[in-house]
Amino acid sequence: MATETVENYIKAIYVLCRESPSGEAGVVRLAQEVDVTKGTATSMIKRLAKLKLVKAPRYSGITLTAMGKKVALDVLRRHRIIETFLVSTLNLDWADVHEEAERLEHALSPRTLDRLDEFLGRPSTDPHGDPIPSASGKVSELRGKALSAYIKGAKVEIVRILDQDRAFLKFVAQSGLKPGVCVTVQALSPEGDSITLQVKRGKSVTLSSSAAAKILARLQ
Amino acid sequence: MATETVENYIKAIYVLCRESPSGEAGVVRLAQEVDVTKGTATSMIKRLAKLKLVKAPRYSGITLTAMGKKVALDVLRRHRIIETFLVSTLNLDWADVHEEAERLEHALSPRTLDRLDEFLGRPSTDPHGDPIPSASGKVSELRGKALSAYIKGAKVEIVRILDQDRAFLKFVAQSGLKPGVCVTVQALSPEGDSITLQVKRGKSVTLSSSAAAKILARLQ
DNA sequence: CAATAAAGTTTGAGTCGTCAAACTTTTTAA
DNA sequence: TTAAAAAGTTTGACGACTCAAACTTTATTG
Repeated sequence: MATETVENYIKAIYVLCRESPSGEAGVVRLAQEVDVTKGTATSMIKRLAKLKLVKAPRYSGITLTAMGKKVALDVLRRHRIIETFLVSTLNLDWADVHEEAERLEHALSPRTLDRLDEFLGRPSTDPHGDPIPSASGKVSELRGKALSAYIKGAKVEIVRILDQDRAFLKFVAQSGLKPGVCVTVQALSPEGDSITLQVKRGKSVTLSSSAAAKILARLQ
Repeated sequence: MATETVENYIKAIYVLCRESPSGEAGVVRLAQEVDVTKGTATSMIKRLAKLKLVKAPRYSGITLTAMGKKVALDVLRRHRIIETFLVSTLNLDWADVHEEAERLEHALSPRTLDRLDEFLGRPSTDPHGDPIPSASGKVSELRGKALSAYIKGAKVEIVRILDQDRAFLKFVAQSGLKPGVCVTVQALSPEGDSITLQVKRGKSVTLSSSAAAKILARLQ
C-alpha cells in the first residue's frame, strides 16, 4: 500500500501532467503543489521511480506509469466522492471542502467508500464539476470548452471549474457560476482582456480571460 | 496540534486508566493496545511527558494530565461520532466500524465534525452505547450495571457493550444484545459460571459471567 | 554565443516513530 | 528472603520524510 505522502505526490503529478501541454510534470511545480522544497521533491521522485509509479529520466519531465495512473485515479475517486459528501450532505462551503477531503481521502477503506458512494447515489461528478473516476479506474473527461472560447450571445451551461484555489472558488460561488448554472455571454472585450456574463436577469459578472479560461461550459 | 500517533497513545492511556482499578496505565498493556514493542511505548511516554500530556514517574504508573485528558476526550468524541455515522447512516456492520473510525478520527476538522454531529441529530451515545463527550469535554458515564450483577427474573435494558473486540461484538450483535434491546434474566448458574437471557419469546442466549460483565444494563 | 536565470540534483543533517536486544527495577512466589 | 518472572528502560539502528545549501544541467536572452 502506498503511504499517504506517496499518494499525495502521485495525485499532484497526475494533475500537473493533465495541466501541462507536454503531458509531463516538473519538479519545481510539484514541490509547490505538495508544499516541500525542490530537493525533497527530487528525492521523493526517486523513490516513486523505484516503486515503479513514475518514469523520471534525469533532468527531464516526470510521467506516471500505468500503475501510477491507477493509484492517482483511485485517490482522485476518493477525493471527489468525499467532496461531494461534504457539500451535498453536510452542507459545507463549496470552497472550503478541498482541504478537508485532502485529509479524509487517505483514511477511507474501500468498503466504506463504496457505501458512501451508494449513499450519495453514485454521482458522476463532484461539486466542482470534476468527473469522479469509476471504481475500475475510468474517467470520462467531460465535454465542455472554456468560457473564454464562446462568442457574444452564446447561451451556455457551466459544467466545471478547473481550479481548487479557495479565493477563486469563493469568487466563483459568490458570482453564482457553479456547475449546472446557465449564463449568456453578454460582451467580449479583447482590449480589456475580459468577458462579461449575464447570470440571470439583471445580474452580470465580468471576468478576466484567464479566469474565464478556468471555467468550462457547454452550449445549452 | 498533537500528531496522529500521539492522539492514539493518549486515547489508549485514557481507556486503560478507566479500566484499571488503580486508575493508572502500564507500559506493557499500552504497548499492546497501540501495537508496538514496550521499548517504543516507553520512549513515546517520555515524549508525552515532555509535551505535558501525561505524568509518568520512572518505573511507575502512567496517568493523564488535565491537558492529556482534554486531548483524549476530544479524540474519543471524534471517534464515537464517526462510529455513529458509519453505523446509522452508511449501515456498516456494527462490529467492523471501530477500525474504520480509528483512521478517520484523525482527519476531521472541528467544523466538519460539528456538521456531522448536527447531521446525526447530536447523539449522546455511539452504537456500542459508549457516551459521546461533549464539545467542551464532558462525558456522562451512563448509569447501568453489568448483566452479571442482576438476579433471576430481572427485566433489563441493554445500555452498553464494554469491548471493542470484533469477534465479541459480532457474537453480541448476532445474539441480538445491542444497546436498547430489552432482555430477561432467565437463569444464573454459579457452578457453570454462566447466565442465560431471554432476548425475545422463544429466543435465549447463554453467556459466561466474564462476557456478561462486559455488557451493561439497567432495570426496565 | 556567452552569461545568467531557472530547473533539477546531491549532500549532510534532523525529527518522528519504530524495532531488537541488552539491561535494570519491581513484583511474585517458592 | 531470595530467585525467577514480569514490568520497565536504555541503546543503537533504521526507514520515511523533511530542510538548507551547495552544486550541476538545461533554458533563456541580451
